[in-house]
Amino acid sequence: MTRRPAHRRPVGVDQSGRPVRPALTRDYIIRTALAIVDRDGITGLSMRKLAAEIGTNPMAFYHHLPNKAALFDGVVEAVFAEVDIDLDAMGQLGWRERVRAIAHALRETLRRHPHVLVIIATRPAYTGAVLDFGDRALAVVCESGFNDRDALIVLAAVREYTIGQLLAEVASPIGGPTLTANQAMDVLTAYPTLARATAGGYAPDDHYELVLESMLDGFGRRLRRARRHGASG
Amino acid sequence: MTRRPAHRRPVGVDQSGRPVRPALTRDYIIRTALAIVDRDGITGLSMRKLAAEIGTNPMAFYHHLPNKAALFDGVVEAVFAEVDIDLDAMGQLGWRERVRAIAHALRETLRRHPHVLVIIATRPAYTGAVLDFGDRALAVVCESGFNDRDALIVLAAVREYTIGQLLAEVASPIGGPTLTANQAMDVLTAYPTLARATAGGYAPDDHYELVLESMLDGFGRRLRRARRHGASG
DNA sequence: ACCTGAACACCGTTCAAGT
DNA sequence: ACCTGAACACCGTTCAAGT
Repeated sequence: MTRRPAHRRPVGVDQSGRPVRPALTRDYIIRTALAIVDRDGITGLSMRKLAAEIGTNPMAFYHHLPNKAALFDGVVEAVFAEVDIDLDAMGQLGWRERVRAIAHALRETLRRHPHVLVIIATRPAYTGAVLDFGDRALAVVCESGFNDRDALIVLAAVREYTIGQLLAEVASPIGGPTLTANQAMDVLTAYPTLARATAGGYAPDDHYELVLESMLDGFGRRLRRARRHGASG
Repeated sequence: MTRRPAHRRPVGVDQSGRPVRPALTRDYIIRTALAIVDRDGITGLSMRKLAAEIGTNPMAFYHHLPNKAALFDGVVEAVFAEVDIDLDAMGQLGWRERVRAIAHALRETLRRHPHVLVIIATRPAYTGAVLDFGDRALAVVCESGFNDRDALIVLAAVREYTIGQLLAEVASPIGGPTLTANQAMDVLTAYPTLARATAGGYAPDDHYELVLESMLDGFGRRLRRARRHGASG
């Protein structure tokens, strides 16, 4: 036990007392907050724990962010900044491939941050990276022959379904968990139809693909019908 | 100032000391909790505020519920108990009408409890009313010619999209709001495509109908194709 | 301009004590 | 069996004071 207890030397200072962490900036605060949420869930993020992790005083944050809500907005923005829509690769693709690529890019990013999902699902977050994503996705789909209104509806539907599906698949429950998965299985035996339907197991990725393709089928049919009647284009 | 200050006479007792509120039961606690969430949002619900509202000690709840997570589960259950699937009216309907009726029943109920949405979206809540809804919905769809697996996928998709859509439409942001709607409009001017597409206004009910019908189109097509090849039925 | 410590008004929950 | 009060270990944020 030659190692000193952690609280004897703050995280941000090395053995000779020199600061060892980046300057306290909005960006650094938010990146650390996202790391904490990814690791410990949403209840693991408090101004005080964040300060302990960084090695500073909780009050120092209020010179870079107005309040905790702004911290949440920053975390949402950091996640959306990771969504990778390759604009160059879109050149040869039709609307359907474009929407599919956007849907998958979004889902893969959100899937990497399951604990952030709740925040994303409920916070409008009109911040740079989020609007950037919306604007670029919209431009990409419009270029393939959709009008603004139809493109917005299709993209909103895809985003809403993707978030709803991921929430059901991987979200951490607000207010903490109750039943374990095993207990849930026991309860299921009282519901014959439900038990029978879920007996075959659960393949969320396959389900997502099937539903996404069905939605695209449906939109395509509607689009063709509208074009035949000259209402859209 | 003849009126006594409120704290001198507990809420649950009248002037002559007779109890004036229902007995403290799990059911009464949960109904009151739902009313508070509907009125004040999720942050308005604390064990202490709930106790003040009912006129009892916060600790009294722990004889009826293990913890706050169980209170949340109860609230979710209370909302699902309101979903009205009229089994008798289903007799004459095909699968498409049945799924549509279930979707609308679910959406109308959830829409009445916008602040509960986040909890519903993230808590599995394997409790009576929730599983009852799932089991009945599944039975209703299976009766119209779907196999278990397909019915489950279609209903899960409808539930997930419905929740995702409502979250975007009416949810209260986790962590508190930041921008007002007006500030958001100002920000939008920096994003030309997005600004153009959203200029026509936002009609969530119409969008929902359009997307739901498109999904049903897509599922129907897939179902017919599968039947033609004899894989489903 | 940036950081700090003390303080305020909250939380959920445990525990020992009451009836 | 059911309820209570005090206490513990937390919260976000304000405010006056420091550099």
